[in-house]
Parts: sequence; C-alpha cells; structure tokens
Amino acid sequence: MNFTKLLINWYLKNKRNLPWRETREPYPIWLSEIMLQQTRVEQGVPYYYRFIEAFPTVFHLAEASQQEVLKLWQGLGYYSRARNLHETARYVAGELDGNFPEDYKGLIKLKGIGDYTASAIASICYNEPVAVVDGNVYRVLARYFVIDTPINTPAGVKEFKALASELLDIKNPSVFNQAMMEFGALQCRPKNPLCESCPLNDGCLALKQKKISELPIKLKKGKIKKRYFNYLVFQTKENATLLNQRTGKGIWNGLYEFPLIETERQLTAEEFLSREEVGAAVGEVKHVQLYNEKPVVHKLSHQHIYARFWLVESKKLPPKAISMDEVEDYPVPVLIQNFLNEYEPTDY
DNA sequence: AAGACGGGGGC
DNA sequence: GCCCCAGTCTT
Repeated sequence: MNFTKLLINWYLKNKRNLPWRETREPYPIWLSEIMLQQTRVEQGVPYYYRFIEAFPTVFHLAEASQQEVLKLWQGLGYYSRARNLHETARYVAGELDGNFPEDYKGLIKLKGIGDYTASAIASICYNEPVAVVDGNVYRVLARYFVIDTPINTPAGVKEFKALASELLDIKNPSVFNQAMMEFGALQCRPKNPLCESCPLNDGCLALKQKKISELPIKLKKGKIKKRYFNYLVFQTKENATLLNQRTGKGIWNGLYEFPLIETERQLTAEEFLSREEVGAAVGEVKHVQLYNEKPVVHKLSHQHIYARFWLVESKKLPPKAISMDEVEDYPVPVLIQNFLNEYEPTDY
C-alpha cells in the first residue's frame, strides 16, 4: 500500500471524536479552525463548546459585542483571532446573508483566514482538493521524506505545500487532510514519536537514516524581551476601581487591565513612588501599598513580563470608575485574572 | 524575510 | 529552559 492508503487506514481506526467532526457546516468548522491556530486541540475544545453554546450561528456571533467575544476568548491567547473572528462574522452575516464563501479563493479573503484555514474549510466543508499544511503536516512530511528545508521560510512553505498537494487524495481531501494532522498529533509526535507501531515506518526515510529527532528543521526566532509592569489597583471605600482598555498593536490589544506604568527596569518602591508619572497617576490618595514584593513572572512566547501590583487607596476616582464586582465582566489577560483570583480587597 | 502575537504543556 | 501547538498579519 502507498503512503495515502496507509495513512487513511490509520486515521479511520485511530481518529479522536472531536465535537466539530460531527458536521460539515462551515460555521462550526470555521470557528474550530480559528481556535486551533497555534493551539492544542485539548486547550481549544472547552472554548469551542462555550462559543457554540453562546453563539449557535454566525448571526448570534455577529450580534454580540466585541467585549462579549473577547471575554469568552479570554485565556486562549492570540486575541487578534477573536477580533478577526468577530469582524468576519459580522461581514458574513451582514454582507453574505450568513453564507460563507464556498471555495478556497473566496475563503482566504476573509479576515483571520490564511492558507491553512482556507484549505481546511474548503476541503472539509466543500470537498475542494486543496492540501492543508500545518505544524503536523510539516513534521510528517519532513520526516517521511527527509526534507531539511527550514519550514519557517518562504522556500520551505512553498516546498511543503507542493508536496502535500501531490500526495493529497483528490477523491477524499477532507479525510486526507484531517488524517495528516491527526497522524502528526498522535503518532508522528514532536517528541517520542511512536515509530515502532507506525504504519508508515517501512517507507519513512528519517527513521531509516536515524534523523527523526532532527526533523523538521525550524529556524530559531529572536530572543525574548523582559518588561516591567506596574499595575495601579485603585480602591475606594465604595469598592470602586479603574480599568483601561489596551489599544494599538502590542500584546493584549482590546483587553482590559488596571492602569499600567511600565518601567525600563525593576525599581525599588521608593524609586517607583517618587516618579512624577506615578504621582500624576495616583492623584490624591490616602495610601499606596505594594501588593507583591516579588514580581509575578508572566511568560509569553516572546517576552517575559515582571508584574507588580500597587494597591492605591483613593478618595475619589474619575467617572469611568467601575465597581470591583464588575471587573469580572471585562476580558483581561491571564496575568490580571490570576491576580483577581487571589486578591481579596483589604481594609486599611 | 523577519517579527509580533498568548498561553499551556511536554520533557 | 526550550520547543511546540490544526497560523495570520504587519512591517
């Protein structure tokens, strides 16, 4: 048997039961594919259930506010996905009568849908013969054929897409694509792949050449930055506080957080409190207290954030102040949510 | 072509 | 501590 035959046989016997595998409707498939971008299936599943329940159709999602969508997305990361999801839902509902484009060419024009997602939706929902190339596919192909072209270069992207397209079972692109990904996730895993029990081990060149652990090749990205965040947790005797929405291009765009003062290094309490910008920010206060002497280290893929929270007992807050109890309605970064989970407002 | 963009989990 | 995950968008 050839590669494709063996792969599909393996898939039909070993595939997981995943909620979005029970349908070929574009809305749930699209939703699941956006959620699974750079995200493990196990991490995405609970979010998928929550979204489908809150927004059963693309119209429900379109009618929601951005805050509702971001709140439901909270913790899943890469929040531009949620903003694009929402924008595309509004476009499909408003301009396309709720009908998604029915081919790769139309799908890839939508916000948040790139080559992978357009191929996935087109093949799964409409049986269009377009090959998906995700992290799993890179790994399976790089190993089976011993391809050492770095996968995160334009040349690599092109080469692997071409190879996947050649192998694609054009009679059954939906099953083939999902089989490639499932095989990469469960059998041809990044670490400790199950080569002994692998149905493709006969033809696997990397196994033959003992190069499994070296493939695929991926060029390293730049180093991580360190950042120092100081959050001002205002508190009045009426239990009001202040929250700001992040804007611009940086991390957590659209999410809310306490008023933030970022410094270029870790300051002592005296240094921090003597800064002009801090004085201007806290205004007329009774008391400022450092909540955590040891900064919380919040590690992201590309930066480490050292966060300290300053409790600011304030007499008066601007009109936009909200009740501490309302904070949970706002989408916040995990760093803030962790703080909220353990913080108990204290009496002075 | 290179960075930015989250958070969780494996080893 | 490093790598990876059903990638996309911006510069």
